[in-house]
Amino acid sequence: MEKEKKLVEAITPMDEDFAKWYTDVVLKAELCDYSNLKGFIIYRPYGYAIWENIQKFMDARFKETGHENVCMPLLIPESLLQKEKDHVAGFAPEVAWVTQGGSEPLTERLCVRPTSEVLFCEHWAKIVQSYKDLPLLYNQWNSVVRWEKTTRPFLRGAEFLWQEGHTIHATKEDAMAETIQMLEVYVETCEELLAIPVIKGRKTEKERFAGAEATYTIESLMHDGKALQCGTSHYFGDGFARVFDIQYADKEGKLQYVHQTSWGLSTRIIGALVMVHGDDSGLVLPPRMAPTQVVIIPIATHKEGVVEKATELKNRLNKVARVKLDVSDKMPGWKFSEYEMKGIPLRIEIGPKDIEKNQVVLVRRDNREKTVISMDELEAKVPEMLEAIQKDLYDKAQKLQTAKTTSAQSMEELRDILDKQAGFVKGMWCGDRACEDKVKEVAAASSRCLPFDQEKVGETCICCGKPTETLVIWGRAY
RNA sequence: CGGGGCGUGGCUCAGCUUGGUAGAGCACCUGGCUUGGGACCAGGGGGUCGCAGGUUCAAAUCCUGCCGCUCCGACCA
Repeated sequence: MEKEKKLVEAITPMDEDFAKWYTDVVLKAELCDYSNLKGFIIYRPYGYAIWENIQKFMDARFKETGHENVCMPLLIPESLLQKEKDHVAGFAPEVAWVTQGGSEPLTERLCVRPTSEVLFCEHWAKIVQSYKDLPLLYNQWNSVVRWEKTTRPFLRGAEFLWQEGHTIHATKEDAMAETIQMLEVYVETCEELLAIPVIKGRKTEKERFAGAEATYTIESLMHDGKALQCGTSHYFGDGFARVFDIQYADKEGKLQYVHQTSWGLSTRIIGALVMVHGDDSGLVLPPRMAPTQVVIIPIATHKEGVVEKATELKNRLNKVARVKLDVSDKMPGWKFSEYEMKGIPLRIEIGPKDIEKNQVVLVRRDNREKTVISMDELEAKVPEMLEAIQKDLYDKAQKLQTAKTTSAQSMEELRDILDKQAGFVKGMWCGDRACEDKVKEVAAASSRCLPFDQEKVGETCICCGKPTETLVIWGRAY
């Protein structure tokens, strides 16, 4: 370890500079690269493969729950965007505009979609007639543009990849059930696939989506104690339906407005993945979503039989895992570091000594634990160990979250806690926007959510001292 | 959008103060040798010095503007 001096393009240690560490990891693990336009990143093959695995998992669940994929236009006429005033007010500051087509100025500006609510609304108004047409359960995989001032790879880009689900329902109850159902799909994606424990809750009025009646969120905690919103699901009521006149005839033939939802999860989750599981050697990927789960490193490739044996192992393992064999003439130590940087969950070393003893060496990425097993038990042990890593990563993240979750009785206490150690802080809140603003001002913390699992950590609002029953999770967020 | 730092082969940087033939290490290519935590030897290729103007006989170096990255604040997925 110590001789990784100047020869090695080292990653900045987390404790030294977390932000630098993050940037080093995403670049050196080859997840992305900067383009020559601020805020627009290049998703490199490895980074995109991660996104594809997340897509695959979620898309299957969207289909299982009855959703259909569609594709809406990239550009939105200004007049259309401006129909819903809360919505446009929320997005206006970060919209990119197209003002010219070819060499001719346009008569109306076109907005590059920051999200597609209005496009869906306009379309639905045309096609919905009867209660028999409902519900419509749509999703689209695309990218959106929001002209952000401060950008960071994955965490905040001017353009980012995501999915946006949009649905309309006959009743309020159906729409609300959909909102929660899709939030649960996000929970499953984070916890089952990505091994990221999350807290489910509702956003305060201040934090909710522009134009929504209610926004639900899942929040996770990064290694530096900052919170990150992993996905949101919105209930719109019939607000947009009234503006866009989306009506259907019910069984009695009476016209009714539809009830609407939307929900999104973006490539920002890749940032979460990096910051939840990564360490000073680089990325650490949960096996279930890792593009490559096992890398085989042959030792002394020039010796007879080594490459052949390694290839044989790869062919056998192909049936139970996603495997890569590296026969390049790089030094073994170089390969170890390289694949650790890329977070590949399990490494297999196979050299002349192992072949002699009919064994292989397995090394876990998450804890570097070495295990020597007989070659005969390869197909049995490898998937077992991958699942163990998956579980351990989740448990470790859960432990960190628990350790960094505290509670406060006052704004001052909240501030002192966060100044000392960032994390989730539970604190009671009266429900008043003014108090939320004050907390932001005094403690530099935002309300992450009103968790579904409510509890009483105090009797009174941490700001104004009024008696209250409502618990908020506070934190400093990305 | 305000404040700081930075921009020179693919990467990390030196050179800039005091203008005068573009450098090093790593990476890359060829050959040899080596392989259980980022080897070694020999030979080789590669740079409009972020972009655009200006000053000058002469600009990586001085001046102006712009672009980008990054960190810290305000705004947001």
